[in-house]
Order: sequence, then C-alpha cells, then structure tokens
Amino acid sequence: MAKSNAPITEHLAYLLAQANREINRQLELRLSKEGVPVEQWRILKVLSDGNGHSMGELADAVLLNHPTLTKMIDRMVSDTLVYRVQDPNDRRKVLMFISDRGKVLCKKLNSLAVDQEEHILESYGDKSTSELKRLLESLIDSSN
Amino acid sequence: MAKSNAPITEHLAYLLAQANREINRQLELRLSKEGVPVEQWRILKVLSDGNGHSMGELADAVLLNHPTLTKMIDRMVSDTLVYRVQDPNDRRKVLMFISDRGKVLCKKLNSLAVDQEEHILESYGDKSTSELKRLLESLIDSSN
DNA sequence: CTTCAATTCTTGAATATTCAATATTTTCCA
DNA sequence: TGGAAAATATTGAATATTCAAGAATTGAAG
Repeated sequence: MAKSNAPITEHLAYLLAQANREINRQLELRLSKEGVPVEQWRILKVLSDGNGHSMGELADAVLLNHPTLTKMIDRMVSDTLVYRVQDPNDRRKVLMFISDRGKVLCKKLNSLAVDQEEHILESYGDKSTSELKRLLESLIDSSN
Repeated sequence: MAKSNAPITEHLAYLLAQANREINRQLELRLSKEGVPVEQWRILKVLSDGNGHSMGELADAVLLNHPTLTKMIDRMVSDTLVYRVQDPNDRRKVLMFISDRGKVLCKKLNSLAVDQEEHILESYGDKSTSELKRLLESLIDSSN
C-alpha cells in the first residue's frame, strides 16, 4: 500500500516533472542559440519527413493543444518556416509543410539537440539512458 | 554517435515530456474532484511538515518560478489554505505555513494521489515503477 | 559607520495559454 | 436525398505565466 504521507519527492508524478523540467531547460538553452523554442523544433522535426500533417495530427505529436498550436503555427508561417495547404481530400483539414528555410533551420537545431543527448550520455551513462527510455516508452504505452 | 535524423519520439527529452504530460493529466483529473491544481497540492504537501518555508525554498520545491508562485500563494491565502509570516531572523524573507483548513484538504488530496499511484502500480507493475523512479532520481542527480 | 552590492519577494506590463464558441466540411442514417 | 451529428480548425475573451523592474533588507568592504 502506498503511503499517503510520503514526501512529494517520492511520487512518480513529481520525479517525472522534475526530470522533464531539467532536461527541457538544458535543451531550451541550446536551442536558444537559434532563438527557437523547443515546441517549434518539435514541429519542424515532425514536418521534416516532407509529408503534409494535419493540425490535429501535429498537435498530438508535439504535445500542444489545438489553439496553442494554431497560434504558434501562425508565428512560424510569418517566419516562413512552414506553410499551410488545404487538404484536397478533406477540406476541413489543413496540411502543414516545412519550407526550405525551415529545413535548413531544422538541421541546425537537430545538431544542437544531438549535442545535448551526447552530453547526457556522458554524464548519465549509455546503459542508464537506454534503460530509462525503454521504461518511459512502456509507461506511456501502459497509460493508453 | 547520436543520429541527428532520429525521429522525435526517440529523444529522451520528448519521452520525458510525453510521460510527464500523461501522468500529470491523470493526476489533474483526480485532484479536480477537490477543484485543486497539481501545483497547489505540491505546495500543501511541502508545507505539511508544519515548518515555515520561504518563498524561494518553496519555488524550488514545487517547480515554479517566483512570480508564478507569489500569485498562486495569493490565491491560496484568499482560500485560507496557507498564510504568510515575516521571517523574524531575516525580514527580506516570508515564511509560509499551512493552515488547519489546508491540512484537511491536503489529507484528501493525498489519498486521491495515492489512488493514482496504485493505479499505475497495477497497470505498469511494481518492479518497473521502482526501477523507473530510481533511474529518474539518478538522472536528476547527474544533472546538477 | 556608511555605502554599495547581493538577496528576497512582489508588482505591472507583455506574452502565452486555455476555454468556450464559431465556421466549415464531412459522415451517417432515416 | 436531406438534415442532424461529428470532425476539424480557428477566433476572442478570460486566465495564467513570464520578464524586467522595483522595494525592502541584509551583508560586507572600505
């Protein structure tokens, strides 16, 4: 039986929040070299497969809700990193595509992100990292 | 060497964000029965040791930055869940304390949170959970 | 002792996020 | 077919968060 008076630091929800915050902060720091928030990097990365992705699909993939995504995409369209195309098969949908400028930026961001992953591998260890990834994936699976 | 064209779903930062989002969503759902956001539960839990905690200390512990915490505490003071006392030893500081009403609420929230942890233990497994916690703690450690 | 830098917390303006409502298109079924 | 219900995206108002500046106190160095 779980103890209700356990300190907050023993709760899984808290540990996840803390780890997420820390890793995200580090990543943010790297990406700020290009002046891009983490969410925009995620968007570019998802779109960089060259296929069109609907807003709903994107929102799921990048962990943002619809209105927030719409407004972020507005900014990225202004910056000509991505562009909208009406889906010809279902005109309720908008398909998002990455622009050439977006691709160039995405490459730079990818290498900044890889820097970070390598930094984690060094200080945290190869084995721990892959084990942690495995456990996180399985936690996410078991939550659906 | 990490691959820069790896899908976003393979990045540790993304897996952490996804897991955190999901677990937090579940916890939020439970706590909403008492109409309390997760951050307020954390605050109450930290203060429930009965000691006075300064705002800076609290902000660290509950993963909020100072201005956000100040405004959240303002609301909680209005709800008479916590109260401020000027630190007699250092009058720059404010010490936060939990009220009796806060303690009662905290107990209810604790049991809702324990419900969730038990639900996770069931679907995810005892072993995986403790192993994941261990790895997260060590990741957090290695990031400081 | 006094003055200047550092610490702690709060405030106000700028920014971002969220909720609810809206517009459009598609799906379904009677 | 016709029309109601569902799906998709956006908008606008309400709310929350953040950044930069400010006020108060302490520490520390000359």
